[in-house]
Amino acid sequence: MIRTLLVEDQSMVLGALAALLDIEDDLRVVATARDGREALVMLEQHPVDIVVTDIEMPVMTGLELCAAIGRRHPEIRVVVLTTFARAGYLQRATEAGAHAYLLKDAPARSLADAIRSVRAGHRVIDPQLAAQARAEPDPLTHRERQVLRRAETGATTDQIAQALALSEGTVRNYLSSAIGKLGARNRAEAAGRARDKGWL
Amino acid sequence: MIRTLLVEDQSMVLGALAALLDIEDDLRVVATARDGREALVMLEQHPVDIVVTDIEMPVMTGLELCAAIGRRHPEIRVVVLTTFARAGYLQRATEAGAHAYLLKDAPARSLADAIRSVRAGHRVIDPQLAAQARAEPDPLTHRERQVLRRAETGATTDQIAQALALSEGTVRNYLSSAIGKLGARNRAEAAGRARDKGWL
DNA sequence: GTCGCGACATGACAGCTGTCATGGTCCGAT
DNA sequence: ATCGGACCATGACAGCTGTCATGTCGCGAC
Repeated sequence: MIRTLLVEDQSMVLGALAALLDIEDDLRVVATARDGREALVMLEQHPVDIVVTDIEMPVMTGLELCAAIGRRHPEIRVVVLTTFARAGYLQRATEAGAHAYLLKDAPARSLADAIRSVRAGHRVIDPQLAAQARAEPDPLTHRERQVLRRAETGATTDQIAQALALSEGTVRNYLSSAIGKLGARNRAEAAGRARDKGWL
Repeated sequence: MIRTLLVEDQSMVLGALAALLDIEDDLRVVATARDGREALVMLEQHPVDIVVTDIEMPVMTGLELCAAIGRRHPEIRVVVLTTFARAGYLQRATEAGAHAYLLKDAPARSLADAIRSVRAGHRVIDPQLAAQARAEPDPLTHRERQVLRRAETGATTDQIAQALALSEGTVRNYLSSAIGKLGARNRAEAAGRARDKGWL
């Protein structure tokens, strides 16, 4: 019996995924959580073999949870289940120690299959996405990412400068560099491309 | 036995929702579809009482599907199931003839409950979201929405002008007007606010 | 010790953005 | 017939954006 913790911030999707897995004879959803922090609490209370987690959640993201599990419960394996086929997310999931990276776009039965594979010691990662992640590493520096993230929301260069304790000219330099690296024509386009690739 | 068609572009979520509903004795998922167009084909082949549909799907959105069902199958009732608590989406769902507007953030069992309520002739819409939709109608004109949508992707005013067969000055006027209506400081912020409210 | 990169900064300049004033046309409501 | 709003346009101007040159500092690799 593979004991599984499900982590997903949308209650209905969480309940539905639990219903999907409960159909399987050899799998049992022993607990659920709506964010990474709640998940860590559940792990203190329930013996678990596999954690299935979404990425984008409030309080604590799935990737932060994955890293924390790697530190505190190295015997537990993590399946990341997300909407986004983004190489950058896969890079970060892999770095965080994930054993599988699954898309919600995959057939329903692939979730149970992936859980069994991971339990048996395999990694489950789409080879095409893995190749893309290798072919195109994140070109942004830490600061470029930070200023681009704020620019994406419409913050002006002056606002970004104040928020990050930088001069306005420095912010413009970072933005200009990021725009160039992404082959964009302005900050909006650059942010869109970075987000699409999971670099933001 | 309430016969239900499920429409959702993510296969795994589709399968999970089907598993969730199949637990109920009085509900049956008679077909599934991954976009609006496929759904209409299913409706020609299966007698259905209720359609449960996501909004954001390729090929044909859930709202377009809803409008088409209202025209072609007025006896079928539509439950919109979405991630977004956006008053603008609710407005458009209501205009398209939806009988329920549910969030994926609601408890899992509320989906079956909503299907039963709608089957019994009731509407299921969060009163708070409904009030918000009434209190804050979409302030954007059609053209303002069009130029803002393109600006959101990083298109320059010149590009938008060419794409929409307008002069650049006209585009700037529309953008400026939209920015003012949304109380934003630039196009990026305006687009973010409009999108958050479901007006884009 | 040297080199390269990231981080940070200043300054200059061209071009884009956003605002504003002004004005015309079309169409539906009154 | 009149009015108001949406749509469309031109022009002027202030300020923001993006590029580029130049430079310093810290740090890790060699």
